[in-house]
Amino acid sequence: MGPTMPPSKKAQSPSSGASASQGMSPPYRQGDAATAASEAEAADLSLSLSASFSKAEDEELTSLSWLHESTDLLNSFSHSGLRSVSPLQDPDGQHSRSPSSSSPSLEDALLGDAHSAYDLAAGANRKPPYSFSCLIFMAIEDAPNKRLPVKDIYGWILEHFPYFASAPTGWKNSVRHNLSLNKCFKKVDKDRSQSIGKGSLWSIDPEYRHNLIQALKKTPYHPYSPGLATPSTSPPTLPQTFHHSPPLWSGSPLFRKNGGVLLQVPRGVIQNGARIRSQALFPPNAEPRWSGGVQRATWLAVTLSPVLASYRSSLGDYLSRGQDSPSRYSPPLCSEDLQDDHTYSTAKSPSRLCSPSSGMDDDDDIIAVEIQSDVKPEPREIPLDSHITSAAAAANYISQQSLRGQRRSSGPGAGTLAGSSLGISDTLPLKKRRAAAVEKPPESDDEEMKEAAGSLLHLAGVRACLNNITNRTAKGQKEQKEALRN
DNA sequence: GCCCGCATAAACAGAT
DNA sequence: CATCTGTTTATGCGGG
Repeated sequence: MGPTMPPSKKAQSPSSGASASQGMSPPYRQGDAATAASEAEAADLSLSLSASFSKAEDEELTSLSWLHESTDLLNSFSHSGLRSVSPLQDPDGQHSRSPSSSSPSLEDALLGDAHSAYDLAAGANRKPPYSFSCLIFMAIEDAPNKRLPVKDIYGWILEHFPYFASAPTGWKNSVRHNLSLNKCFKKVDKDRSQSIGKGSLWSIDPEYRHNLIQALKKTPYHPYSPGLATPSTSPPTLPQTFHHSPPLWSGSPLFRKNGGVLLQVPRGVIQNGARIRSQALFPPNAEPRWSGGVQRATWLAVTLSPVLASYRSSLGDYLSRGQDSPSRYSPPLCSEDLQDDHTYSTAKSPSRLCSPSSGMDDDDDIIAVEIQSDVKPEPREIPLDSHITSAAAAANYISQQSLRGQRRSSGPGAGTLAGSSLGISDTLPLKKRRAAAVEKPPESDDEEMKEAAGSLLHLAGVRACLNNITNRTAKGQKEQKEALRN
């Protein structure tokens, strides 16, 4: 870590422009020559994914294998001709660029910009959006034996979040505090043949692993959120302090080394992706209001792959349940409030970021967030083609099916790591809480369904966005011609 | 205003 | 003895 880190993947990409490093929000358009091709390929994306899902299921591929599958798909998708344009405008609508300037490909955007996006988030002097619980969880999950001494947990955090290198040392206290207080973590008897010095090894309590995953799911991955992005007063330089992949990004070493463990719960990552500032969902009109600049491609990179995973299951459910066909889908609202940079708890509630859909509980809200596709303060309708319609219909159907059976307890829910989420009072002494800890209620099928639905809606949003890219491109070209005429 | 989740600080004890 | 580790308590903040 530190300034001697190798350049990010993006920097190695020849065609990746300065978009990511500038923290801007480049609208994406299709290359002139590739417009038709990209449109066609985009239209086939969901079908390809479906085939991949079927294959994955047929062959009982591991989640890691499926990650490779989806990665290939993404690569193909990124070659479909969709190209990201350089930012036409900065968040203030100034510094217009010529559309004919060198445009980084979507692939670059997907792979490189996402990388750099995370560089911005984690490499800069910004607190990571993850809670300590999540950080510890990721650290332990990243360990070969799924257990780490506290010292190595420190090391992992430092390695992946250089912010802490310069942060006050209190964070280590917080780590220890979390390890002790959070029953999701438990000490493991040291292997006598292993001398690790002081202390014990820490591992994830399988009983509560789900809780941690839920917590991760509720953590927004929004590297370009205004709260995380480089302050506007800072020069738009690419931070060089971080070269690792985001832990929740599908290309992360965490995933690779971990055998795709976290991908076994891909919907969580989906929600993370969705909780990139919702503007990340290809704002159709891309009003330059996102001061931090949310890279659409970043959203894709961190979202689309896991979306595929969940889409796989969603599709099966959908196909087995039939469909109805709403012709339009109105994305929910989203507020513009910035992420508070003060704490790690940036994702306490999705409703803080986006207007909740009426009558929806927390999990429903997640779905609502996932289908964010616009930053406009007013609802807008996005025309959907048949693909999107089907996907959205499926998702809506699944979601409604879930809602019928899930009108029970709301509240903090699964993301809560403290004992209260399990009905164990936090006010009890730790030991008592641990003693009183009861088995975690199994995850309901309804929740699975709802989250799958959310993923499907998300995918529908992708398609919608792709369509809007097309529209936007056409519009931009038209405007460009007019400008030339004048 | 209360509760919850989280971060942070601090005190303290035990282990190395 | 110093440092590290682990536990516990207290406090503050933001949000529901």
